[in-house]
Amino acid sequence: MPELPEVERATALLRDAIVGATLIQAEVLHPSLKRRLPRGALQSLSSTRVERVERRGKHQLVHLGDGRVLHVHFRMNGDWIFDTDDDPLPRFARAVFHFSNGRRVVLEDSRALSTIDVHPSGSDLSLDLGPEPYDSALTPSTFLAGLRRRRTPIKVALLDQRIIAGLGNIYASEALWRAKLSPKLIASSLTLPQARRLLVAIRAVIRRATGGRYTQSENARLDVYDREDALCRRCRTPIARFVQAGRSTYYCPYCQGSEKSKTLSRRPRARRSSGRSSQEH
DNA sequence: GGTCGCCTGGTA
DNA sequence: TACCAGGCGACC
Repeated sequence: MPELPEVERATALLRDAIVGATLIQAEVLHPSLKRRLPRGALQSLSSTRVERVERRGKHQLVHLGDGRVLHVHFRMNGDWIFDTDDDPLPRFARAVFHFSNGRRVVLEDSRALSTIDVHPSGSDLSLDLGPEPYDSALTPSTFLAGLRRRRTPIKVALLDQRIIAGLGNIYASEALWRAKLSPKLIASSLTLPQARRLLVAIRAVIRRATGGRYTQSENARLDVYDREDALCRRCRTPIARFVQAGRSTYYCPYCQGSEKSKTLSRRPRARRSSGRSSQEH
């Protein structure tokens, strides 16, 4: 459940469940996590109190009373299950945390790609992340400045967490569709109006998904992702799929522009009308 | 820059 | 049985 809105939700639930509680015992069940977390490190977590829980991009940081930080990343499939010791373990339980308040927090992850690390007290957690989508310091011009340095297609640049933290493969396609920009556009060739449009679209896509998982819930309906050959909701052109940097990209070949003139880092042609003008933060 | 590996499950 | 998958770091 990996994009920002889902991680935000998971972090909030985690915060509610464990802040102020003491970690009684931590165990990891999957070999890849055991490789990552030596037994001593795990045992040393016992009896530590949870001071606060923080999200940065798609990372979750659990700050412990002794200054150490439990650092969790869900990658593709991770999620928290909140239950108690009386419950049977979920099928794909990969790590289990028992707390003094009776809560049990289980990392469930069918693909077992999630990571957990323990950072020593005082270590600097430079996660190398760009601004959050709603960061007020992120403006069309700072966004554009970030893009200017990148010669990759814009879709690939959007997945780079150093430009904006939290966007993933689904919302990158969704935001580009909403902004009517070709995923093949070279990032450094965007104009300021295009960057503005894209930023508005990113925020709209994130906000629409907030609180809901995008595989469900009406407000999180997807417009292009996983809709190959289905008709574009704007212009009824079949949605196309292709691969960029090893990941599927979905887009409307018609209303997301003719790639040719724009991808060869030439000046884009006159803009289409941007259609939408909802408030942004 | 692009590709691969990490892991395993769901689906065609 | 083969392919695909919401991420990301290591590698060329």
